[in-house]
Amino acid sequence: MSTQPEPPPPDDETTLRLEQFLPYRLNVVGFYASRALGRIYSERFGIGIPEWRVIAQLGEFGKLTSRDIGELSQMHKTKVSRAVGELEKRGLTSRSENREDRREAFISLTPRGSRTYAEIVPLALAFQARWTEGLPADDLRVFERVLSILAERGRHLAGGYHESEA
Amino acid sequence: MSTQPEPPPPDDETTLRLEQFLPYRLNVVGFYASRALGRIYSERFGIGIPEWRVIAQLGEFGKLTSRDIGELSQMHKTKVSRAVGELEKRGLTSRSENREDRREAFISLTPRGSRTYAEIVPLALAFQARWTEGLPADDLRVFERVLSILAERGRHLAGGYHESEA
DNA sequence: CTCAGTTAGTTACAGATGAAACTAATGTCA
DNA sequence: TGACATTAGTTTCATCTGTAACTAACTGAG
Repeated sequence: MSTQPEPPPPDDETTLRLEQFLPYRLNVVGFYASRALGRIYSERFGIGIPEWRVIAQLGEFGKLTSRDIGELSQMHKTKVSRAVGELEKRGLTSRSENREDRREAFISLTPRGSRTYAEIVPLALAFQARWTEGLPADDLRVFERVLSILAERGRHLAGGYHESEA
Repeated sequence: MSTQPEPPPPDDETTLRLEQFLPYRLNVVGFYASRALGRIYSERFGIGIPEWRVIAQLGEFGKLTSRDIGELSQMHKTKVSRAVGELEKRGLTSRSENREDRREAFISLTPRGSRTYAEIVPLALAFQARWTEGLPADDLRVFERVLSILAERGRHLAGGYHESEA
C-alpha cells in the first residue's frame, strides 16, 4: 500500500481541492484518453495521435489542405506539417498541388491510407463505446452538451494558435 | 475567411466524425484548460502547470513526499522531481529528510510558497467560475458525475505510469 | 546477518513540441 | 506595375517529456 496523506482541510475559499478542480480534471481525463488510444494506434498501426487525426479528417472530408486539417483538428501547423510528412513517407497520404494557389497543396488518403482508416475507425468507435458503456443516455447527452459549451468557451479563454496575440 | 471544407458524409459505421469523438473532444478541452491556466501561471508567477500542481497539493495537504505528489496529481515521477527541484530553487518549497526512511523526503511550502499559493488559489477558482458561469447547476452536477466515471475508467484503460506493463 | 528484490528519487538520453524565423506564393493598394 | 503586407507550409532551435538506467536506502526470507 501507499503512504496515506492526511485528510484534506475543510472547504473554504483559500484552499483549492485539486482533485475537484475542473481544468485539472479535464486535463487528466483527456490525457487518459490520448494515452489509451495512442497505445492502440502505435501498437497496431505504428502511428501517433497527430497522424491519426490527420487520417481521421481526410477519411471524413476526402481532400484537405494542411491548413484545413490544422483548423479542423486543433493542431499547430508544425504538428500538421510533420504528421503529413510522416504519413506521406509511409505511403498513407499523397499531395496534389493546387494550381489556383501554389502555396498550398491538397492532401488525401492513398488506397493504402483508406484501408488503414477503415481498420482504425471500428477500433476507435469500439473504444469510445466501451468507455461510455452503461452510462445513462440522458446523462451522456447532458455531458456532451456541457462539454461543447466548455470547449467553445475554452477555445476563447485559451486563445487559438494563431490569434493568440490578437 | 478560410477555405470551407465540403460537408461531411452521412453518419455510418465506417466513418468517424472526429469533432464528435469523445477522446478527441476531451483531449482538446483539457488542452484548452491547461493552456489558459498555464498562461496565467507563467505570466504572473513564472511557473508551469507541473509546478502549480505541486504547490496545489502542498497547499492542500501541507507536507508530502514526491511519491505522494505524483500519485495525487497524476504526474510522472520525473516530472515531479523536476518541478520540486525548480520550486526549491525559487525558494517556494523546502525539503525535510524523513528519519524513518531516508530514501524519501517531505516537501512543504516555505512561507513564500504559501503566499504564492494564497495568491494563485483565488485566480484559479475565478477562472473555473468564469468557465462554468451560467451553466445550470443540475447539468453541471451530471457533468461532474460522468466526468468522474470516465476518469475512473480512463485510468484503467490507459494504465497508470507504473503498472502500465502489468 | 546477508543477499536478492523492491522502492524513492535523480539523471542521461532520445523523441515530441511550439515559438520564431524563414521561403515561396498570393493579395492589395496606389 | 511595383512595393508592402499576408498566407501556406517548412525548418531551426530551445524546451519539455517519458523511458530506461542508475544510486541509495529499505525489506524480507533464509
